Amino acid sequence: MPELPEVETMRRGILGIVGSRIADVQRAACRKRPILIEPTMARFRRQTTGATITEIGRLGKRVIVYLDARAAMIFEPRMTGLVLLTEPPTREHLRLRVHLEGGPHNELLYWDRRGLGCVRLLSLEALANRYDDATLGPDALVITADQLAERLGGSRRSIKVALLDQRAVAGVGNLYAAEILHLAAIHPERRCNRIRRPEWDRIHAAMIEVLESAIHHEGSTLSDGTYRNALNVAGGYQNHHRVYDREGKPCLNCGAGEIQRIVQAQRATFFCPTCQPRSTRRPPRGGRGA
DNA sequence: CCCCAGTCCTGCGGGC
DNA sequence: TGCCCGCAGGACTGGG
Repeated sequence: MPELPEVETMRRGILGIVGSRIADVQRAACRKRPILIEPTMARFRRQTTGATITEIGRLGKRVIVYLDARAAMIFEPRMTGLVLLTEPPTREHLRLRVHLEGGPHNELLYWDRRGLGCVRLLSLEALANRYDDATLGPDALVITADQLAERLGGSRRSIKVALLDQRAVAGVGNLYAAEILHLAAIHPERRCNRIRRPEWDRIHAAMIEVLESAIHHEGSTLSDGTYRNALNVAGGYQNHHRVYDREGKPCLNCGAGEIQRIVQAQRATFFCPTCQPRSTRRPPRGGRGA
């Protein structure tokens, strides 16, 4: 479930390890099926031990830890992965332990309950090749409205499904796609090639607003409680969701509509049929802060 | 080329 | 009360 705001919160949470040296790396004593570590655990360990952490970045929904400005460790949490500086939620699902020295923190941990995530070590060249513009679109916080309209506008797919395509724009997942389209007052089943320019501007503005607000609140921790920041503290944006997981509840914008749940590309979509009509006519919007 | 369905995985909640 | 099935949706792959 970690999307851009959660991964950005993870990134900011571990900025304190810049300048630290990697003393050792080991698989944690996790009896589950091991997560994917590239290229191999042995090479990963050999090629990271002794390196100094120079920068912490983010590529879409991945945390990037740069080493001596030559290589990078990529943490890809997928559904339930966490990057932590403190004790994990459970010992059972701890996957990787990076021992640190010369800084304020003793270790960087990768924890993953379902184990769908992975950790990679790549040279900067390999990193650039793997995540080129065709594979991973511009970051959702960096892309312009022009680029968004250009990259998605020719598609016959629905806008909700297209926003999840990381090749078009990087960082948006299922939860935030629903929130973005609600704020933009766009029906999730609208086809991209029927969306007009002013509407792309609205989608773009809503994307920035929703994602920045979610970062401000340190991401969304859903009812399963999985997501935590680097210090194992829950986020707060779940208290600001307007449509996600609110099926049957009144719309917080118009007060009249009931939030509906549909399935698109095998994923749940939540929207307000009053605020997000199929027609292109923009509905009147109620108080934003309500 | 574009898009969808199936796959990985675990924990949980609903239904019986 | 207890068990079992289905669902959650990241990225990726195979096929229509």
